[in-house]
Amino acid sequence: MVKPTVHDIAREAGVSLSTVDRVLNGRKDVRPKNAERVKAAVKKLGYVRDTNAANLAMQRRYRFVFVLPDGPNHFVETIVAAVAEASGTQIVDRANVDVMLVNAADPHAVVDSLKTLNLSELDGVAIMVPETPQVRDAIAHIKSAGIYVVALVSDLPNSKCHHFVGIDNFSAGKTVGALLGKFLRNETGSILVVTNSMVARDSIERRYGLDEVLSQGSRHLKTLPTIEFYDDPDRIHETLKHAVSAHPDLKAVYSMGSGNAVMLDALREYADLNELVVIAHDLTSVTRQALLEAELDAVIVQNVGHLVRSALRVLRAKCDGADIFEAQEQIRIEIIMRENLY
Amino acid sequence: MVKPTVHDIAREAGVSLSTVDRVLNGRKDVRPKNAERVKAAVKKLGYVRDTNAANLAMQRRYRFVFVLPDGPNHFVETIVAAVAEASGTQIVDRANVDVMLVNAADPHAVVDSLKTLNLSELDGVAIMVPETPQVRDAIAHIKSAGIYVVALVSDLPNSKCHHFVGIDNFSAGKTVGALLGKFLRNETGSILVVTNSMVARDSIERRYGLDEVLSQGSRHLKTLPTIEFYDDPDRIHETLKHAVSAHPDLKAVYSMGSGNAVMLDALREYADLNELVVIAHDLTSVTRQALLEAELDAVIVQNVGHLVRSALRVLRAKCDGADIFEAQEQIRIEIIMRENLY
DNA sequence: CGATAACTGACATACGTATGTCCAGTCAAT
DNA sequence: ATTGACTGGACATACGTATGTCAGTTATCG
Repeated sequence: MVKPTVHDIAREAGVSLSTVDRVLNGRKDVRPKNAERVKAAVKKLGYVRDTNAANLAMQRRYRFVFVLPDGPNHFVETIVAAVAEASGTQIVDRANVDVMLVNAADPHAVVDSLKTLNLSELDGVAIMVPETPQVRDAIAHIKSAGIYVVALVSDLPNSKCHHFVGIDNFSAGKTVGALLGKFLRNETGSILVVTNSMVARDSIERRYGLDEVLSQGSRHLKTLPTIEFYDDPDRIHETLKHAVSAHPDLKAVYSMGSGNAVMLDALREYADLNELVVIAHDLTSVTRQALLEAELDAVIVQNVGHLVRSALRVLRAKCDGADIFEAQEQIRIEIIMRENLY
Repeated sequence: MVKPTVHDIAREAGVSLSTVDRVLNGRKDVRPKNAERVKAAVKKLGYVRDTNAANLAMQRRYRFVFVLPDGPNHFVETIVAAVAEASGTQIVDRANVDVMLVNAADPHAVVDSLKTLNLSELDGVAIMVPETPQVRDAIAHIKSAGIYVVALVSDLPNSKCHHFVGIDNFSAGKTVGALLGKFLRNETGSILVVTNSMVARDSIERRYGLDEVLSQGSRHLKTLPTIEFYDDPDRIHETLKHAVSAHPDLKAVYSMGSGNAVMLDALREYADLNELVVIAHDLTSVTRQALLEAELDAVIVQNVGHLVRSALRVLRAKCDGADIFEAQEQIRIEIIMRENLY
């Protein structure tokens, strides 16, 4: 009934504690026959290492770093805040968690920053940058030092990270498509799709998802080509002004990325936000306010607290060689309106 | 930099380890003056007890019980499954978690069941039953035995539980109202509201929320009086048949409670599910299937895995005298459509 | 066969906390 | 001055694991 200990294993296997320890911790100087007996005993008794006791004995500390894009990004700010909030709670028990901001727009700058990580004093990294060949190589280097790497928010499929923590952006796009289809169920018109840049995987995937749903179920709605902002306020104003006047049948705007503050400014100026259906991503001070003002109809959210805690739990599990409780680590695509805002 | 231990406290306070222990664990035989010095040292050094080490020393086991309504309820089944799934993970580390099913419809049966709990071998209870005076008294009795009690899914405001784990049902109702308003933004008609019973707090609160939003923002939509099913299939069929024919302008159905399987059967028979907007609560095999078939437009979900883990974490924190990480324990009102189904 | 290498076990110490025993000191009341 | 109640300290043991030392036992090879 009670959990077996190493002592039980030793007794069951008919060997000494030392031998059990040698097997369990992959040390040498143990005969294959005895190793087998220990493994069999472990399996038979269902032994699982008491990580707490082990950590206590080793005075273990986990050292994790979040690598996040620098710059005026409200979403990243919320992540940083979530990391800070998680610190001092049970989550970061026995862990030092740092945040490193990198210039994500410049692959070389990213790599240079990653090189400053002291790999000998690190257990895990949660990384949120666009994947480039340089970044991929840098990650391979980090991994080769025995450090666990999880991709955060946008996946790094070619970097073979140990885990991805974030939402499925294709499904997120589909969700927006479905929402727009239902919000505009009997209406005809066009939908403006904007983002900062289509080089980020998230935006590409979201756009695919959107089109897939709308092209199937909502033929009466026409999605316009994606407009890219490149973080340029003037450009935002200019392109939106043009788009609004060029499409008098405009019914909705879908903002796939950041830059919502300026975008909303422009829309207030050139269109009627009460008539337009507007959907954006990520809960920030800007989108929160816009929801309350009913300027945004819905926001697609990945809970940043969950994101951060999940990354930390996953890194920890990897370090402990434990397995991951998938159901808990699944980041959900939340639809937030004014009424279920939190 | 490193966490202070009891030894540091003893040194700082100029007393022995024994005295520190006496103060920390509220034992007697310690002069107020010394107690003060210890407390001051604790505060000065920022000492926090290492729960893991303490649990190890005490060979502590937490014993928790989930008290859930019996009967053919798909939602409860998902909770039971979530409890089972959480078992064997880090969450239930050092904890025994049991499930007790009670006949929630009968307050006396509930109380009788609660009386069978062995209070001397219990640390915490998560309870999901309607609040009645009898239940309230039974909970008071449990609490007086030093056992922590959290309300699950529906709050027990008069029982003064140590915590409530669940969504704000008033906001959930408002969310549905907002969704219906947006789904039917330019349409006029009536909305059918159904539930199993309006004695459950959840349904009452959801209905209030719904009406508040619709009466303010969507005057063109008329909400009909709530129909109660009382778990009676025949009644469901009969009342729905009548409602559909009596309201040719019926545009939407909002199912606030359980019994969705039979309800959908009836609607298939008497109405056109493709034309009707239908929103229900809770992700079960039934609602999941109906979402995939596009018979349901949206489901309002409280993630049961989160619910269960949250209850366990909260109970544990209470037992440890630790404080609760509110951001993590906030159960979100999720809007699930076919596209963001998980 | 003997030397050497590979293996094994007994034992000790440590991590931070809980808890018990035992002894010594303090202080007021007798 | 003695008693006894109260207070405090020193010390030991334990929880489950990690890790080191050291002596002793096998196996292997020339």
